[in-house]
Amino acid sequence: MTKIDAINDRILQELSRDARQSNLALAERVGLSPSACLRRVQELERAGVIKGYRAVLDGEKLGTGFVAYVTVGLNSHTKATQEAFERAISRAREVRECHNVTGTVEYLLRIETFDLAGYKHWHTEVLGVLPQVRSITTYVVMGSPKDDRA
Amino acid sequence: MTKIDAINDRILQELSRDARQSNLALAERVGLSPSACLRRVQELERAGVIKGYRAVLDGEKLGTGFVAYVTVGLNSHTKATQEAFERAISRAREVRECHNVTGTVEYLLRIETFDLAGYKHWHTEVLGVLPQVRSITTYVVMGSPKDDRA
DNA sequence: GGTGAAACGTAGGCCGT
DNA sequence: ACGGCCTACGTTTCACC
Repeated sequence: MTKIDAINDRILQELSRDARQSNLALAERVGLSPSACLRRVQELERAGVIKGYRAVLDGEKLGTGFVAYVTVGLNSHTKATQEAFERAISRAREVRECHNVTGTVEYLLRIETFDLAGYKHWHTEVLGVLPQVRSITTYVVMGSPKDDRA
Repeated sequence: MTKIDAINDRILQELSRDARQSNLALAERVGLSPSACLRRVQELERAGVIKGYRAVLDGEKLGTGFVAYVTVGLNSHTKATQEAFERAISRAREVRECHNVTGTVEYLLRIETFDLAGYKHWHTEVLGVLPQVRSITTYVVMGSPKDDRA
């Protein structure tokens, strides 16, 4: 397992902020020579600490202006029921995240669609037809005062 | 506003998948010369369609093995109350996302800590002391069968 | 949108600590 | 085992077509 010392911590912090900065700039920021810095980055990638690099897009400029979180309760807690639900949900493009949680419901989903009509369609035509679903509660996102992933 | 034609769509799709692939590889994938491709990427950045580039880290390898979603209800819906709450929440490192939602509660938060003890500390010492908070419901994440951001 | 060439960055061998 | 130096190679970037 790769050791996360102070320098690796700074590297990860910097790459989380801007994954496309050059290795030269990164090396200077963390106080290392370029080659030493590159070796550390490669080791972090190899070890799986860095899982990848992604562009962050502005959903509002791209037709995913509607965001909602939806809690879903199932009518059975068997493995088969959960797997069937997860399979169905994986196929839906609108579902960006699906978390299996403890509490009064089994799942918390993040849904992104073009608008409310798009959400309604997903809600009734996709989620509504799944036989495993017992309860649905929608929380429409009006704003995100803090979002470290955006 | 920048037009999202078929090629820009492919560019965004590719950069979402791997933000660090070379412009040469990207150009070939979208069927453009490197210079034309670079101009499009730069324009997408300038227009704010691409908001930035981030490394995706493996939380389990880094001491944020505990993830929970928390719904928070406030005891007043005034602007001042909301702003005070949002200011307090912004300062907390454990809060990775804060969404203002419709429904029976006002906020949905994503919390990441080292372990359950770390969560308990945040729950009682940070969230518990805010005077604006009326209700708290915790949904501990046991797994994420789908997470497009990870 | 494509071409070409200069500027720049990457990546890996090598040596010192 | 880890960091710094050097250099060949690849990539980015931009003026020009």
